[in-house]
Amino acid sequence: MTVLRRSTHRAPSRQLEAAGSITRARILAAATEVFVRRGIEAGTIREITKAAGVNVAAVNYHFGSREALLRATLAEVAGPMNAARLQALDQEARAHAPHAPPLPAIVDALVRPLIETPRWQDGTRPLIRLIQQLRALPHQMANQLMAEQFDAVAHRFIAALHAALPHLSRAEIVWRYEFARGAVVHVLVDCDPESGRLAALSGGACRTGDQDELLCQATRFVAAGFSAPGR
Amino acid sequence: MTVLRRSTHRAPSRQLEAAGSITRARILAAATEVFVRRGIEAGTIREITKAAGVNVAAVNYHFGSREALLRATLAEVAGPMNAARLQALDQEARAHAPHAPPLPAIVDALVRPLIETPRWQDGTRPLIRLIQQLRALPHQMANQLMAEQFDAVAHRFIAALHAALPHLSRAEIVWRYEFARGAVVHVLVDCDPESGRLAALSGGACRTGDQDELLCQATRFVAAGFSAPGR
DNA sequence: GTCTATAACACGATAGAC
DNA sequence: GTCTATCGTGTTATAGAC
Repeated sequence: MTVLRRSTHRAPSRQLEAAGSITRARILAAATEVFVRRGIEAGTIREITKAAGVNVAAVNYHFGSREALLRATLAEVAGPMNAARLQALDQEARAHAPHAPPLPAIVDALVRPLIETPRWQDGTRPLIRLIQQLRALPHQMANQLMAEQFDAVAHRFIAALHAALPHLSRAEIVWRYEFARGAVVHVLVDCDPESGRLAALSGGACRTGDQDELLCQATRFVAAGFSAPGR
Repeated sequence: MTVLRRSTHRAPSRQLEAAGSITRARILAAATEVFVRRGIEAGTIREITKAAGVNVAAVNYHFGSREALLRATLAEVAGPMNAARLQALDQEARAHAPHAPPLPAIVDALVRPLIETPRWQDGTRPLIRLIQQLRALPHQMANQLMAEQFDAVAHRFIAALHAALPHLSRAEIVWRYEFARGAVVHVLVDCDPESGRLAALSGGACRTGDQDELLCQATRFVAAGFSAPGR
């Protein structure tokens, strides 16, 4: 709840975002844990500060509000993954210059960093859980947070895909880009120990903990989808 | 929030689930509206009863608890869609007997009812929004609600797909079944007016309100993914 | 069956001492 | 920078009148 609650927060009067504080770092780590395990809406400032071993008032002192803390949490988790994607795409572009990178290289640059995003000991990928939750929340704020983190990368990849598949219209590229993202994120959620859906449906036949298997299955499905005939 | 809140509900002592009540029906309709627009966690009993024009206490009288109301809401929205899927699959099975239905027929039976699920005037598909939210909630209850509604259908379709694609292992069928579901649900969320992400990414080039276009794009991507070479 | 009123509790944010 | 205490507001669920 209460992401939506009419905030009574007026104007953050102290120095916010001073990234040096040890307390700040502890809050950020605890917030990731709580938002993932308990849910973005259900996780409370009180839980977070308790898990971080700091005072209840510290969140508002260091971040200004619960929403600003959520934004910082997402940036910390999604930033490195998107940077890895862009770096991989750039590398492929250099390797194939002056030609455009071929489809399999682009798909790998898009999918691999998502699958190889850090996992906790139990196999949970915190980034995946945050993405899934933010996409489901019917708040404009959630859409905005996602756009802040992912739009730049999306446009880069759509351009690269358009160059690799020039026979498809831009609209068809975008359709398939989102089909591809959905397929991979959905299955990563299913692979999460919290869900276990893929293991349940397959009677344990899908090795959901095997990253190589997952990457192999995902790239094959996605590349085939992109390679479907156009209109 | 408070789906998780430790409930103090003891034992529903009056007749629950007596489906005849007019009040009950009004609550159910209002609950769908509120859970979709405001979110499953954020939507409160007070909002629902206010929208339904009934008393606050009526939810606990007719359903027993907030969670039971959510279960009834999902069943009402997801039930007809899954029935349509099974009916379509049965029809294809009869049409192709004694052979197994071919891949395109199965994909159509799987995807079309999801896309043609009822929409509100603004284009929102309530079922899609409920699915997306339930998949994101980190509660065991949410997983259970999804399994109750979708597991039977999943097993039917996986069996049909296995018959149509006998060169693939059962594990590979399940991987691709979930890739397919994820691709379609993800894009349907993007087509929702609340999100608008597909329209934004494509600069308006994707006609997200055109059901025929959506079905065409989805079945092409999904069928190609299933047709990818096996291991 | 439907209402009002309330119990019992949780929340985010902040004032103000240290 | 960190604490305690508190304000104002929200929640589910239920007791008891009608």
